[in-house]
Amino acid sequence: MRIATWNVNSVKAHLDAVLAWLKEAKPDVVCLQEIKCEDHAFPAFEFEALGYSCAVHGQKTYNGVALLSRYALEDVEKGLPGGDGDDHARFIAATVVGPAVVRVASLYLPNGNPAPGPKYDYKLAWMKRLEAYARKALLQEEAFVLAGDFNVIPEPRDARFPENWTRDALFLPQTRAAFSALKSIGLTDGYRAVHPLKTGAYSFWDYQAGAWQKDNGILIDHLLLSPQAADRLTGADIHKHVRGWEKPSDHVPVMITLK
DNA sequence: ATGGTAGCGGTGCTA
Repeated sequence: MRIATWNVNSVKAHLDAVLAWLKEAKPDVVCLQEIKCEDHAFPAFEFEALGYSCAVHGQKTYNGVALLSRYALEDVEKGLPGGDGDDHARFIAATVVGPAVVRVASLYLPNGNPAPGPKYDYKLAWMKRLEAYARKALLQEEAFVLAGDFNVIPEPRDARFPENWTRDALFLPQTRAAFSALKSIGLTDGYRAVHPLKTGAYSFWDYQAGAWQKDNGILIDHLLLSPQAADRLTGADIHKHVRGWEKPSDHVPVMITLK
């Protein structure tokens, strides 16, 4: 079973690229972020025509997450628990009932810039909430995957120019520590488990200043696996070529394979 | 320190 995550930076603006990639890569489950539309405006018909079911947690203009699946999506959960007034659409989870059963979450973790400040406080609080969610989920002892744009550069090797990011919310020590703490409760980074020594692997290149042409990228789109999911992990790949397509998202898909 | 680009929506915010 192939499970991918992709921040599409508006599902409507980049629909052609999304559909082309689905036909090419044939993922079974896709976690989308930054769909930037409300539920009623989500192009479900186009995805259903390719054989996907959809679960959508959208909002106007900003954020918005969704799940696409070739198999049935059950027990859809919208919003990360513990919000208390948090109205950003950044989290959706559902159980994929296919040849194997796996619960999948599509998440769009807050960017957090500028740091320090209220946006950074929100990011760190959101990471705490995600850790609490994951701790609870681990008690089920079932396969699950937390996939999305984490807006975290975990290590210096995950940036082409790490020195450019030292004061950025994506790379601050507190951010990296929170991500490390999240993994340490018992989650496996899917891409890193398959490619432990790889360098120069990125999932995002800014539109500005020719970042793509210079390969000035960062790896911020991740898939974290429960032990039961990690036991089934057989592959992981970054679909870098998609960034070179016409009118691309600034992120590319990252996909894992579970047996 | 600034500006570089993109999407949304029709101005400035978010990234």
